[in-house]
Amino acid sequence: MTSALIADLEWRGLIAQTTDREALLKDLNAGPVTYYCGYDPTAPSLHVGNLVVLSVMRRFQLAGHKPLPLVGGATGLVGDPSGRNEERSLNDESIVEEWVSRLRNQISRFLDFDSSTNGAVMVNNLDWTKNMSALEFLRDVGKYFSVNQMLSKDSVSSRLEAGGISYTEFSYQVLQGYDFLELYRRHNCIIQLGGSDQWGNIVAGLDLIRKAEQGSAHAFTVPLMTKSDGSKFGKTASGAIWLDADMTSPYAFYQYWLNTEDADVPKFLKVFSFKDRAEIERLIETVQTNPGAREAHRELARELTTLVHGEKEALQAEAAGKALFGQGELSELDEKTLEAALAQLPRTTISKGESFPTWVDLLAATGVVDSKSAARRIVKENGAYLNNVKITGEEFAPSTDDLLYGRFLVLRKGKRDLAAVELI
RNA sequence: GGCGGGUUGCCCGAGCGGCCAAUGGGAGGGGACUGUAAAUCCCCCGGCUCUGCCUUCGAAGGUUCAAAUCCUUCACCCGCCA
Repeated sequence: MTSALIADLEWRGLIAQTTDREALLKDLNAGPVTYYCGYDPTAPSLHVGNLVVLSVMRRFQLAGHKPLPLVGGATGLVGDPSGRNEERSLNDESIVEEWVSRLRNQISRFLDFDSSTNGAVMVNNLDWTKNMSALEFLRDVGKYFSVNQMLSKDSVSSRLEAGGISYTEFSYQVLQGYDFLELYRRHNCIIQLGGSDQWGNIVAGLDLIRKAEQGSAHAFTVPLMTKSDGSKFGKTASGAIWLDADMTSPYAFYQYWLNTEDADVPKFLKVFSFKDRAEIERLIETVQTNPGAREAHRELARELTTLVHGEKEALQAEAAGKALFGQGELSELDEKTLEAALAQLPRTTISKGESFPTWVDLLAATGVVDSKSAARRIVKENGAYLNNVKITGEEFAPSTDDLLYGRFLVLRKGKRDLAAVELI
């Protein structure tokens, strides 16, 4: 028995592990099923690392199944020990609440909530845990869990070796297991998706469903994304690439994908792109036949930026990149294009009438570098540009003549790090 | 509870009274080569009002002309014994 969805996911390298594959296929082929995937509010935004599972969630929905995206209003208060070698510090309830609502918006972009047949339903595990008493929890849920099994979970045993784990985090798998049971009861949800590090937590839910309801459900995990050079996917020097436009601008987001190493492009296309197999294979070929054009990189960047930030933002990000990296003179850009491009960059302002600060001070003010020393170093090392023209001398300061359209300056550090200055 | 070892810059890790803003590696940054790629090579890599000054070596005190280095107390980690 086969399923087009599973076959496609397999080809894309998106299946790390599943429970009984035959049973899973049988259920998927029998008609639309309900599945869920949870996100804990551990930060104000999701990041590109979360994109892998988010896109798989989307693929399941496109195949006709019904998604229950879950935000961990409760689990976020407790802290998942998976993949961590030390205890998390607890976040304030009000902060977690705020993060929950942000996550909700971000997740929403990937799913269709309006379909009458398989529209997504957002759930929050705080809804069924908030009013539960500790005694209820211990008697109704805890009783089904064997400490022996809990201890053998990777997330727990590795922590025991690494120095210990609190009772709070130890209990995490019980909470997540209970989520699955609750969704099984309320929505007949029978599949949980997650990253491969979630296997133990997902299985905890399957066991609970079996014991409490004599029901059967499935676990589906997605591989951890890696890069060919061994560095961590989704991180840059300046930190994670966030999905929140205020934390990572659409321009920076677009640039992140555009700068993907050639070696990673085929994998990224398969994992992230919703184009069909033939088109992806064609794009992969262009990386071989005409690498300089970077057509595949552009497609990847455009598609993902559109998905995460919307078409308008994506087009702007793309246009900004083209404008700022173009061979032509910056002054040849029309004012509107320039303004739109600069709006996406880290920026600082200077007031009319004030004397111009030095290039070093301006760059430091945009936040592109951490200190003035760093900015000075850039000048010393010949990586400092004003309006795409190299400048020398730490004391160099722009003048009125350098202003584009009387109000803009474009600072560049090195080959591709841009920042904007506006006179106001 | 006892004995011993440890805590150094983003990470790992040398230093064990002055020559220490502190060896080395990794990460990161700039340059060259390119394609806003990778690999490679060269350079840089605490901060500042920058030929000098200021702040760092778990925390707080102390000894000394001088401490990351010695002493005291505290915190945390890791071994061995109970």
